[in-house]
Amino acid sequence: MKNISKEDYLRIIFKHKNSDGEIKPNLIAEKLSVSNAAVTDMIKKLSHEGYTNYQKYKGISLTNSGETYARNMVRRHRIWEIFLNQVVGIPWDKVHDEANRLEHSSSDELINRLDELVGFPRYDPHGDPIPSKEGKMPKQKKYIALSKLKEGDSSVVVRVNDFDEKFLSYIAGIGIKLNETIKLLEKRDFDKSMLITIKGKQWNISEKLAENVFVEVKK
Amino acid sequence: MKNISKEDYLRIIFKHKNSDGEIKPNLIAEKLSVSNAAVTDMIKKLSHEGYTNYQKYKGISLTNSGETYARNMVRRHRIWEIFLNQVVGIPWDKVHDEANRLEHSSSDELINRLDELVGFPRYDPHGDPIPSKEGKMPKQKKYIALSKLKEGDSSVVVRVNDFDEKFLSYIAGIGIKLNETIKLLEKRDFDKSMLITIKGKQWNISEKLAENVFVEVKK
DNA sequence: TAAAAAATTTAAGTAAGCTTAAATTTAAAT
DNA sequence: ATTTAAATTTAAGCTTACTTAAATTTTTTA
Repeated sequence: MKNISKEDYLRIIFKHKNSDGEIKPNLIAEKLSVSNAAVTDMIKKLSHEGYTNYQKYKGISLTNSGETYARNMVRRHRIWEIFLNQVVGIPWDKVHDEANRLEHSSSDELINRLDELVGFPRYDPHGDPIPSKEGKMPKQKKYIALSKLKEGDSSVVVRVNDFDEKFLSYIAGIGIKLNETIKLLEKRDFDKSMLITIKGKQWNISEKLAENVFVEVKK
Repeated sequence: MKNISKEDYLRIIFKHKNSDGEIKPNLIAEKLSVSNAAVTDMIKKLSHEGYTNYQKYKGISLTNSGETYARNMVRRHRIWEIFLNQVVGIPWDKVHDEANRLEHSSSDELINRLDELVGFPRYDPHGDPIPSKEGKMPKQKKYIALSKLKEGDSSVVVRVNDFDEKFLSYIAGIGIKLNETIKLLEKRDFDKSMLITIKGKQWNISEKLAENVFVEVKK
């Protein structure tokens, strides 16, 4: 049996809420791999404890207190990621799962110390912003999905989605990483697959892949 | 509500079993701060899963499989301690509780990598031996409790008990640490308290304290 | 806009890891 | 060798975080 904790729910809500600050139970269930019923249950508890706003059949949102807690979980997660990558030397595509466990098992003092050790970075190894100790979010650079590039465009990788380690391993394998240059050679209309160049090598990538890599277009 | 896990039980059994490899439920309950009933319950489960040997009202012991698992938990715990101390810079008297949580949340690969980073040390910051990846236990140096010293003896600290952070903070405060020299000036018969010298300073310590610090007598 | 599909909630039930209280067994003390 | 005390086990019950199945509500589609 799984044992996803309240902290996981809060972090996932924070990460996937829409521009109105709301999220549907369905999405939480999917992200945490639990049933919808489990989500309903947990959201009731979180609301009771003042971390979420909830009305039956309506969207879920974080209260101020929930937002603060969740942001801190995001901080813990991303600081572990960058620490594991930079100090411990774990490849950037392998840090997510480890961080997922460690984030629940460390004191704020430890997190702050790790933050200091890596020099208070503003982004984690996937390009996601790291909230400061005071809860301030660094501005995310402007980016578009790789799938939105036009033929002939050159771009620089700014962020990648970290939802799946298999995906990360694959893109790491073809040389995609932060700050790497990607050029779009061809795009096929029938399946939206693309031919790209990375470090002089050409690769065919699917639309799905391209939707999860984010770039800044070079002028 | 607490949630001590099977891994905690195994580590505690390993650490506190007597020379016959046995431990009483009572001691486990005390070390984990749970009721005796909880221990009975858990030992039944562990025995069912093949980690412990158990017969009602008799001592508890680890099976081979339990021993291996437990030794690995000890390894995880002690490697986290030494890593937190040496790389992260947390004082040696403050690493125990943090390690207590982290030990359950890290993969063996991570632990092995941390081990490598700190140079495969053989002892943790309290002087306890760290099992190798292959499960080999470094020999513990010969030592006696500080309380067993004779007046006039000079000694070097080899190990301290890490059962209580308050205790560790206190002894750290008076300058006790691994490899530090301690000289016994006086011992009072009526309460077994002692007057000692550390780095030229004199301190009065209780018998209880002296029983939890272990030293090698200097010739 | 009515029917079908999807999402959400409720209900009932499970497993883990505890608790206290009572019953039983073992160990200690007279 | 009894009696008393301590340790251990059993019993009953609690909370957390799940599950599946059924009921309800919302959304989509024809």
